[in-house]
Amino acid sequence: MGSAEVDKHTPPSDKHKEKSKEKEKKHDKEDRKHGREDRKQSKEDKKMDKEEKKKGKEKVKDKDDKASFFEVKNEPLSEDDEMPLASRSYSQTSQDSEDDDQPLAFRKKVKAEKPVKRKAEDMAIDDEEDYAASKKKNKKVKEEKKEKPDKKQATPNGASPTKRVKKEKKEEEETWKWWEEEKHEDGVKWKSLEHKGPVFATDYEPLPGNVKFKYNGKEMKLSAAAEEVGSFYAAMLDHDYVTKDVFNKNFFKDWRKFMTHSEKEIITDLKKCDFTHMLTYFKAKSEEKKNRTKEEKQQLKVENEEIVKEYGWCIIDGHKQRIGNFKIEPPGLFRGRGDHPKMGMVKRRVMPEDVIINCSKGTAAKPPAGHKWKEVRHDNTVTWLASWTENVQGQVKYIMLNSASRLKGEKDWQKYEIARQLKDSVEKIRETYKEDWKSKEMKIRQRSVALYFIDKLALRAGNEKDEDQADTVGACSLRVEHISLHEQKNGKQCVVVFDFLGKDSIRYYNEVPVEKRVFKNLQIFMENKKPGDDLFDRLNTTIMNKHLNDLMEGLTAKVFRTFNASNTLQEQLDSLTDPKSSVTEKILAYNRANRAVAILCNHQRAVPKTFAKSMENLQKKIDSKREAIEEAEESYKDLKKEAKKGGSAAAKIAAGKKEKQVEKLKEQLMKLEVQATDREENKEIALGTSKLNYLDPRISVAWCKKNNVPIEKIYNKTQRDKFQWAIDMAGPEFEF
DNA sequence: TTGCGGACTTAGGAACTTCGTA
DNA sequence: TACGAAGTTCCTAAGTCCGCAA
Repeated sequence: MGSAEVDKHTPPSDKHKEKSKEKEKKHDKEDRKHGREDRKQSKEDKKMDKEEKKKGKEKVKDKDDKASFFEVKNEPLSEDDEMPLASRSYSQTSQDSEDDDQPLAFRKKVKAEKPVKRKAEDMAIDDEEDYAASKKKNKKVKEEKKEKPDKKQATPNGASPTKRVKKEKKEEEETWKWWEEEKHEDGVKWKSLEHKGPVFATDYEPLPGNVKFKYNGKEMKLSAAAEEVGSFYAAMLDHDYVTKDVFNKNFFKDWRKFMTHSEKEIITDLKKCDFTHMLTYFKAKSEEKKNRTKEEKQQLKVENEEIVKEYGWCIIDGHKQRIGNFKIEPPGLFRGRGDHPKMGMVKRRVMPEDVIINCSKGTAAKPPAGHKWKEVRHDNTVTWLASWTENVQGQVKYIMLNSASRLKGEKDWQKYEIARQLKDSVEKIRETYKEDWKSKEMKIRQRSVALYFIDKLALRAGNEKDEDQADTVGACSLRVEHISLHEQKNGKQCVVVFDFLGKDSIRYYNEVPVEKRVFKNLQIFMENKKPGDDLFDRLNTTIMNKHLNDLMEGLTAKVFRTFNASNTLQEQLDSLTDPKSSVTEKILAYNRANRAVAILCNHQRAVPKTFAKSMENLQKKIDSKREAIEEAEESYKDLKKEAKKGGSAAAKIAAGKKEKQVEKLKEQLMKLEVQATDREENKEIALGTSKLNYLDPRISVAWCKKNNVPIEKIYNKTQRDKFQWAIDMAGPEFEF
């Protein structure tokens, strides 16, 4: 393909395509070389085959019978398969049957402006019918419950009947055993859904007259709109964000859109803006808030509870369920993470006219007075109750149910079931991708190496990203600059050093010894590429997931993370738990197992600001506890002597008491030491994410039951609510 | 067939609440 | 009772993945 032709498709301003063009030329060379390289490689492969066979005959023993399970497609390898796309006619693009093997960079796009679209849906089943059906079912469930009175519900304390009814009602909400009920048919998420709509952000309250904004040293009264947006910035003055150029630039550009004509003429430079008075005012207000009296705080709490009572719940299929986020996001400045090109842009106020309500027919909540909903929809194939499109990134935002709800719980349960299924197939899948390391097709080799990373390192899939998002990557989108290869490093061979930013721009750094064949493949993938080029130029997540789904129904890249996380927890718990140890020690073992998973999944957190100080305090406590033990032991010795000398009964009692005190102090010291170890090991690791999203709760529940550890020690109230299904169904014998 | 957008899960930090100790 | 630390909840950005329209 001539470059002139490329130019036709490549506006000079388009960075991606520019990059692609370079890649294209490079691939041309590269792939011609790959042709040679592949031949060279087959020799190399044979050599490695021999080595492998020597090393682990028993490992491959059952390979033959497994091979049929996940058959590698025996595609005839046409010359074109290995031919760089760049050397084919580019204009045919998608029509090209060989497009599969095209360096995928060509397909990258810069997001086009979204047209306003609307699905006309009306899929909800007739309300009356639904309600009748679901009520009938619920009645049955309730009756069953009546027969088996809950121990907790017995109120010997003589609670008033209304109180008791309330409590019973609450119990019922908490114990809807949806996991014992029949599932909805495929695609149907609910039969009836009723809610009060979202809560909107409070209106802007203009600043008091004495709070001044200054421009170029002079006081200036801002229009309401300009003041509101300016105050978003003022409130963030102490934050790291305002030290970033992109943030300031984006804010200022957007802020000007809210200014009057004359304000625009005057305010032309952000550096000349003085928001400090505004910030002082906000700080004083928040201080005021902190210093409210007990009564005021109580009053506020009651008011909030009222709001939750009215808007925080919905009735779905006849059951009352908590809504996760019933408040519409308030306006403010966009806080993109990492180097997000849109940070600082104004997130505008969402109005009822922006909001789509989803519910059963005839049950739509009224919009706030004087307003209309954008639309009322009755789509029971989705789980959201309301949605709107946010202005900064054009994404749809949703109001959805709480994680303790059936809708979320059922999905969660299903997720872990698929992960358990993978456990049964993973060995065969591993064999398959190891075979694929030798494939003649570059695309298959790349896929198999990427899958190896996903499996071994629990990397995320790595979807392609637009230019207007932070530059982060996952397995499929790794670039050459993100890895370095070392034949030898720290006494280990074939080491790959990963260094890239993953989700939320969290750094992933890992030095990993890999199999020789992977190492060789990586060398090939990197040949003649620039640091900014895709490592796997013939791969994306769609290709990967398509392949995975062929290997096992429902399998996607994400499942490996869930599987590896849960499997690690199970293994770690099995090896770290000493049945004879104390509950405190068992919990330390659990946290260590949890930590192993968090490390695997790279769940990091910033070191808490107060960490050093709190460690220091803890150390002081430990020291003084040691001193106390020494003293107690001394006096115990004396008392024992006295008692032995033929002391009084009182002396003997005193000695006995002291002995117990020493024991108690020692136990307290042990707890403090365990706490210190735990805290130190946890400094930069976030345990919550894996606990909430990756660890099959049945493993934890079974472990608690088996080891007599109260579940409250592992899961707090919210977590117990979320995992109620697992707590109910998993016995001590459960194995992931 | 594929690019795109919608739906949903996963994520870390901020804000708020509770707990423990002096 | 006050204060700081720890624990919990809230918030919303940033991922994954799938289905549908062009």
